[in-house]
Amino acid sequence: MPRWEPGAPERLERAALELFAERGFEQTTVPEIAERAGLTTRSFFRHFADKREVLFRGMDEVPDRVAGLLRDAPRSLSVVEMLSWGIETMATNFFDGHREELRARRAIVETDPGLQERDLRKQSDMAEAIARALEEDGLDQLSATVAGKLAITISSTAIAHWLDAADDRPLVEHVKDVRDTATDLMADRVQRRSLDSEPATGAKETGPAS
Amino acid sequence: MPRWEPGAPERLERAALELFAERGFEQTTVPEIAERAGLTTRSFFRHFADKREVLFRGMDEVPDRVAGLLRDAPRSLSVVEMLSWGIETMATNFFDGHREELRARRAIVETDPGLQERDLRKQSDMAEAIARALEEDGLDQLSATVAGKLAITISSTAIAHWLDAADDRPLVEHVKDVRDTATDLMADRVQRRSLDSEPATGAKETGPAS
DNA sequence: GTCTATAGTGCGATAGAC
DNA sequence: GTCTATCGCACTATAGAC
Repeated sequence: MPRWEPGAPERLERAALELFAERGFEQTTVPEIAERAGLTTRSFFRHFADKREVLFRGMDEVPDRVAGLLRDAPRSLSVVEMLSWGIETMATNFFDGHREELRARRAIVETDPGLQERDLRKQSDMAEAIARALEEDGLDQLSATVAGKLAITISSTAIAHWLDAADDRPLVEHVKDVRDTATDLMADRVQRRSLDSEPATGAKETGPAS
Repeated sequence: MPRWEPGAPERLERAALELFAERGFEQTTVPEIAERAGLTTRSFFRHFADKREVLFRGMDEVPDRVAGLLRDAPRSLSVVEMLSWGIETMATNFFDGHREELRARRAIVETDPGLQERDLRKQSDMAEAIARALEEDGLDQLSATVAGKLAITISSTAIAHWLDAADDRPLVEHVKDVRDTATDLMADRVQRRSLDSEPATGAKETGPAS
């Protein structure tokens, strides 16, 4: 029989999410979170490097897992195919079915600039991990770096639209929209002033539901 | 005759840069910065929202200025052309000739995760400003968002390589390299395992010097 | 300009699991 | 005995309130 209740990080996260939702991120103190979780302030900081990290529990492993995923990808795929494959795998394994939790989490993140910064760093770390995996795969350093950032641009934009959407289009559909949009842009197929004529080209953010 | 020496923000920035270089960012306290600048701690926080901001002095205006720049761009340009034009304008007006200062600043930013987060937020704000300018220009919201992020991906990657480079290739050349790399990637022209055959395609990070 | 709350760190003590 | 997770306390610096 353990001396303490197990699952301290989970309890701290739960308590923090509740309190942040009740009175806001900066109106909540770490001692309050710790108390609700049945722990002390000192223990909070043993599990989380700082107050912000409690909103990103478990996300530290994600970059490595994604990198591993990419290393296991079929070797015949092009870079775009492989990244699309990786994003779709992430979408079905980590995002589908958790839209409400993710919305709640994002609602909190949006209230605080410091949390947004932390979120951006997680995205940047992910881009780096992807880039390193591609480099190990033989891609030159510049292409790998750009590909990592493009992958994050596409997936984060798709996730944002998926969370905003009123309908139930799956995340993967949003990913396709954003990838097409990026492709058209980089291929220089998008003219400005699309109000004057046709809506430019390719993807719109609210395409036909399928 | 002024009651105090003018240019308080500049003096604070200078003092901070000196101290950060001497003993590191986190080993330097705000009172120390203020003292070297001949001011009080309170005055430091009247000019800078927090300790990190002193490394980004004057960058708050940049997004608006860039957005204005884009609104003045020739209306005949495509989105990519306009963004390239904007990035080139920024390169010549804000970056060329300041490489050593920028290197020193970046060296400090790289030592501290908090500073990196702040840097990422500045980039994100810039992407948002570009997106809004493009939207005002009639581009749909999704394309504008993606275009803003692509512009930041290209310019920030180019700046990083420009700062790393041992030679004196102008920033604009690096921008071209990165843009070509991104174009090739999104056009799906990049195969993996380029070690086995030719170095994939298009741009390399160290192309011929002109 | 002073005063204070809160974040975050360092260190020693504790006690169950093994 | 060692390892690990906790507590508790003292302490500093940031940042905001007054």
